[in-house]
Amino acid sequence: MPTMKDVAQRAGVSVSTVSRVISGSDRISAATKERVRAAMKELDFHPNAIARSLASKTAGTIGLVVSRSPENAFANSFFPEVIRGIGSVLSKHGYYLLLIMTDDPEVERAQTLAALRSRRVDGAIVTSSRVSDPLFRHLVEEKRKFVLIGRVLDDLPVSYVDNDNVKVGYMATRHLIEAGYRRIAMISGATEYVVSLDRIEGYKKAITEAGMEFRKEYLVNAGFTRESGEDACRKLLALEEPPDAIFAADDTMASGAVRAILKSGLRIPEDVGVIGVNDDPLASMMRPALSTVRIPVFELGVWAARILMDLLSNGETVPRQMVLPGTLVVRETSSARGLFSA
Amino acid sequence: MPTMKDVAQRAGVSVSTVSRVISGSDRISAATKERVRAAMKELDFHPNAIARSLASKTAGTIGLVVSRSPENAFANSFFPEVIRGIGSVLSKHGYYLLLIMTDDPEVERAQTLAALRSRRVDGAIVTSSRVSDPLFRHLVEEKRKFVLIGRVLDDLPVSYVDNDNVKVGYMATRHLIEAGYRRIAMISGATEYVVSLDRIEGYKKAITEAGMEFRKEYLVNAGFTRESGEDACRKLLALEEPPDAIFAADDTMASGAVRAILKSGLRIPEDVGVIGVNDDPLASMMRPALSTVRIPVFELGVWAARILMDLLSNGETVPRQMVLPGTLVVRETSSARGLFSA
DNA sequence: CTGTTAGCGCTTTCAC
DNA sequence: GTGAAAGCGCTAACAG
Repeated sequence: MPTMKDVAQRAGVSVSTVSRVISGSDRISAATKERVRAAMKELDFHPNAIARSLASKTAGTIGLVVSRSPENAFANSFFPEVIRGIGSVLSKHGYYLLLIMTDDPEVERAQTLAALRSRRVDGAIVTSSRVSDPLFRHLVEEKRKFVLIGRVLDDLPVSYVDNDNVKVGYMATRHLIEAGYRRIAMISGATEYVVSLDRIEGYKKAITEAGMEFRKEYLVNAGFTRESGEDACRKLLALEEPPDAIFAADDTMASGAVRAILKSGLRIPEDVGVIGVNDDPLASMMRPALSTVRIPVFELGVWAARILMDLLSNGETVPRQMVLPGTLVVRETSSARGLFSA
Repeated sequence: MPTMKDVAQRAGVSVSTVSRVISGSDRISAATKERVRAAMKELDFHPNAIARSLASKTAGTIGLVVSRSPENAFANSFFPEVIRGIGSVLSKHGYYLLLIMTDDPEVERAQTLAALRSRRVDGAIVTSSRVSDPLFRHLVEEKRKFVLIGRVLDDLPVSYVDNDNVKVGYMATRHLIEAGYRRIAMISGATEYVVSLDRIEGYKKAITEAGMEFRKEYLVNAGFTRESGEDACRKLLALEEPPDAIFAADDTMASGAVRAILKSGLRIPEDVGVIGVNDDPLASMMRPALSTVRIPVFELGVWAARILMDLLSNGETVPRQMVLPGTLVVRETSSARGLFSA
């Protein structure tokens, strides 16, 4: 592999000159620039990114930490989309993406910290939202550059981009109310996630705001899987006064709920309405097609990356927060009284 | 940030000693090892991965190239699984994963080559299988270390791990035949992919082997999307003598086919049988649940990574190929004559 | 077992 | 506009 030295010799200049034409310095005569370019081509020279990093003290890489605990099967549809979003901005800045993803949260935390501390990455985007994750405290204390997709409950000075989950819960529930349902239950995700807490809050808000009574037995927690959604729904249907509509905090769980309802012989949306969250591809493929609140995953990625780029370049230090809205998508599972049709 | 030099001073040793304890050399007294460890801890020292890479001439990172052309929406379920597989072996070897993924195949190729040439990654795993992709020729000519998930048609000396797609096509078709169907059509993916070609071959083999006649009009190409599957199926159903079973080369297309069939008023599996490929989560969630041939995606990732690790460590030079079998998963869409039940 | 000494390939003052 | 020289932080012979 030829080095800059080789190129310099061949072009009859010094290495610093070669370095300059590579980095696009303007204080270089067009002639030498040409000569150097030619030499690089002839030698098939490609600058060594590692050496460049060492000298310039920037890795040119950012880390993406994807929480992938077993419950997070839902991450499947989320994952490629955030990456697309992130990638779309990183590539403009010439950054690479290092992926950190393990089944074990401990390992994940260790790897994230290690990647940052070893200077392998300049910063990180973390997708997670556990109610209390020691990772963030470490990150903040060590003054690492990072952006969270989700949000933290503690008032740590953290930059994040999140979707407005309280509103998401509110919109979904409100839609069911407007569609004419009256006994609305919620199947929430594990409460160790902030996102779950937020959506529950939105649900409660819509319920009480509509003058309905919040019933404890109408709120059940489940994992993010289809099976747990089905189980949860079955329990709800077995109540003395079963709900006539179900808001599941995730499409996958919603699909489980749909199954439970159908199995029990009830009709959707006539007897029971259902709405999920995400607008997973699954939602439109199901029969009946699932109403849902669409989350702008691609955009979450875009903004997380943009903010991180700012943190890295402008040396920005004030944390920046950003909240993106969801969009109601009405399909077939939620139009009991024909008020809506999709 | 403290460096090795700082640690060395504090521990009263030389930098090479520090280096040795870091790399776990055995020719080191327990005492000094302790002393150095203590110094590292006190200074909160973390070795600089970039510097280490420069000196040792290995990046400690491998690239994963994920083809994500628009047609490849199906990559959604594929993607996280391969990564899990790859990650499970990389982490054992202390390697990191750099993700290369763009919508534009040109850019993708450029980035892949750049990452390798700039020594940012030691090797790469490429998921793609276009019939003729110039990338592979380059990779081979430049003697890059890489493993393909999929396979190439040209006889380039390439290491790859693939699933046995001819067999997959054969199994699916054969199953339909055994289930009692007689007019079996195939909806294939775009023929620019080797995988499509292979599955078609398997389909033809099963057809002719069963003494049936291969009918041109029963083989239609589609993209990998649901819509294109639905369109393709509609065309098939409009034939003078429509098929009584459909083998779709992918679950997503199969779901489209199912929709077209149901819309046309036919029953599944009584009137028309359907089988897909992949065992996408979608397959088990659909109603009727989709019969399919399961592809061992996680394992593909595992083996690709293992082979790459060998290439990198043993300096292995002989390309290694590996072919993994699929598994028939019979569900509800393919048991016309009650021969099968799932 | 441990220290000395060269680099790894590039960036970046600081001169001219 | 261009060159010389001093690192960036670590590894890896080579001595001893």
